[in-house]
Amino acid sequence: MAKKVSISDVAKSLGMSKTVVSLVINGKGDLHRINKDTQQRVLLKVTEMNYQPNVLARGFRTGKTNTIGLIVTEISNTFYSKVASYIEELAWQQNYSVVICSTNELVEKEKRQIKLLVDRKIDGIIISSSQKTSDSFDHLLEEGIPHVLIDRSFENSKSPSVSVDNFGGARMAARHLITQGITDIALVALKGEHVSTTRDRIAGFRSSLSDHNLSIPESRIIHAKPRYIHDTIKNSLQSYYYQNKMPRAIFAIDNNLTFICLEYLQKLSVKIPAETALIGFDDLQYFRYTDPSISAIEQPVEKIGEAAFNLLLEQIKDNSLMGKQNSVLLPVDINIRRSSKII
Amino acid sequence: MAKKVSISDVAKSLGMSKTVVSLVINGKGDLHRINKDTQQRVLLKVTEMNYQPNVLARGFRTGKTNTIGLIVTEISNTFYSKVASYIEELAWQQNYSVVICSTNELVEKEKRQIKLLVDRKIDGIIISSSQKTSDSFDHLLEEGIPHVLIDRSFENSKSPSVSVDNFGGARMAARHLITQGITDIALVALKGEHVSTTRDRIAGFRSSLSDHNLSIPESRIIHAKPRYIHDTIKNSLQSYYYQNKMPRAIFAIDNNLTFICLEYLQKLSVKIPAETALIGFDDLQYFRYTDPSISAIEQPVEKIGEAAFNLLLEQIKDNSLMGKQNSVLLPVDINIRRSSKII
DNA sequence: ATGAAAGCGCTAACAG
DNA sequence: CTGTTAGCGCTTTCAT
Repeated sequence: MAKKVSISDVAKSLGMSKTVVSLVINGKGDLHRINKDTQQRVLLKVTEMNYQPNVLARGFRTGKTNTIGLIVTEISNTFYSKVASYIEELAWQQNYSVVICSTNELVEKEKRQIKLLVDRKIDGIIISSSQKTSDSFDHLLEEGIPHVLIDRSFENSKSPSVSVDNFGGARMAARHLITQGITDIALVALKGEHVSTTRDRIAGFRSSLSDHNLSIPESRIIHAKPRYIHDTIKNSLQSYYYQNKMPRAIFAIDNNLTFICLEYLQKLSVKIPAETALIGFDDLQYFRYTDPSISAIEQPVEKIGEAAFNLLLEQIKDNSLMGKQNSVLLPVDINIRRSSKII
Repeated sequence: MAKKVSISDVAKSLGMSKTVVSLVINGKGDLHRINKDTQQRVLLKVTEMNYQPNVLARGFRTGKTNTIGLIVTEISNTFYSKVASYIEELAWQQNYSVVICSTNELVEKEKRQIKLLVDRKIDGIIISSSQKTSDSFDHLLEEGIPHVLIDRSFENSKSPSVSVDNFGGARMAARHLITQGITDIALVALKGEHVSTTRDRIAGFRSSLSDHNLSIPESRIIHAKPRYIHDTIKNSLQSYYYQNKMPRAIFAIDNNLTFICLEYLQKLSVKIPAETALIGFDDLQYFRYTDPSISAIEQPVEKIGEAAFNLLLEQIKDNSLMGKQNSVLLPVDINIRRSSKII
């Protein structure tokens, strides 16, 4: 373990003060009108001695760590891992590292993770929150900690968010089913109507139905708790099936739920779409090749990552922007495939 | 931005020295035989004043950050995002955060990421490396920086690794094809035979073939560069197709390549498995439901994450273990599905 | 059993 | 233009 050379070592061997060295290596040489010549000498010595600034000491001193936090509900969900991938890439280009946290939809875990990140003095947070209120984020706002909400957002929150048109997307899905004459539709969602995506997707779906004087009875809504998704969907579908009450179509509001619906419909040998059509929110590359291929609303994943990171970077660079940025709402597309095409 | 209360604030308001407070909050009270009573008072005051130790200052002082780094080639690949998810969960339970880096198979990026993590004084690194030699890791070993290689490993390296039986898994795949009478097989791999997984999977496959006096000619090996995977596979398959030389089966050595093969085979309307069978290394939940369902070698993803984190934690807790741990080799399974079942 | 004090490596007032 | 100096908040000898 080679002993580290510190800034004083460099200064000493150069016969200068730490200040000069510090200024030069931080690119503030010109700003402080330090001799071009001196600067050269410093830089030279630095490489010569292979001086590596102690990042921790610097962070401790400046409060900046060049690290951002990314909190998502489940990093192994393709949607989030893709978003994470884009964010990681952009961050890397700007010299930021990304700390990733997975909350498993647990509010307590999320809160502790936020606290941890703040304690660690990360420069900003991008988060897909499971919380019911925006309190945590109002707090961050007060404390001046840059952050951006993604995917899910809060009403009346000044924290900027990047989301997609969940309402509109769900309407597209509904319309697509309705125009094919389908009226008896079940809706599969994660429990928790406080989650904006869930709420908006359900609301959008309902709004389109109601445009056609249709509605979804409570019995047609499957609310799965995060930890019991499989069981809930399995049981609900089975009970429909054995009571001879399979819905004519199912709209599942995320990629995971959609896929699980496919699984259990297949296990029950329900013919898709002939007996029950299926459409989901959030498309996966795999949906194109399943049997039958699955219709889904496609989210602009790359743009979400991009917009979120840019908003965050803006705040980091200019703290006065906090609470003043506009939220971003991105459009979605519908990919109609065999699982929902009746005609 | 509420001003932070520091350890001196606590000490002052308690009329004690920082030392006592520090010792107590770090659980070293008993060790230093500090009055039970004093300890109580400190703890009380700490919560009362809502004292939050400055993690950065502590890290700066101790060189410990309670953070580990996870470097993978592509976090959006389900295999890695699952591994990441398990590691994140275990780390969380042990009070560690995880910094995730994606290398896109770029050796330079990987090296810079390692350096960055080391500079940041992360406590350890779990890495799936794209490098040709173990130099970087020999280095880490010398510097006493805990690390574990996952997925890919190096021969003659003292760095512990967690990998699966790639050789054996590939043999299973080959055997499965061969016993069905298939002899003309193409192999699809990422370019870079220095990558142990690629090497071992190819070697295993070949070894099984040669057991049956079979072999794979160069023309049947598709080596795709990371950035041109789609094009390479598309072109190769097209050229086979138009020359009327489709192989009787394809073995693709990772989940991504496998899926892409499926895509282009379908686009060329090649019947799977009737005309060309397909089997891949690394199973995905989706493979069960594609059309046709895809056969694949299944890796124990959870165990990989678990073993890697445990090995790392051991090193972190006991530095003297470095370079002395045994590597872990995990078994794989074969899931035979329709894509490769001819009989 | 507790305290004083040094110092980790760095940055940023402030002097000169 | 460059140097001196004072901490940032914490841990950790070393005294007492």
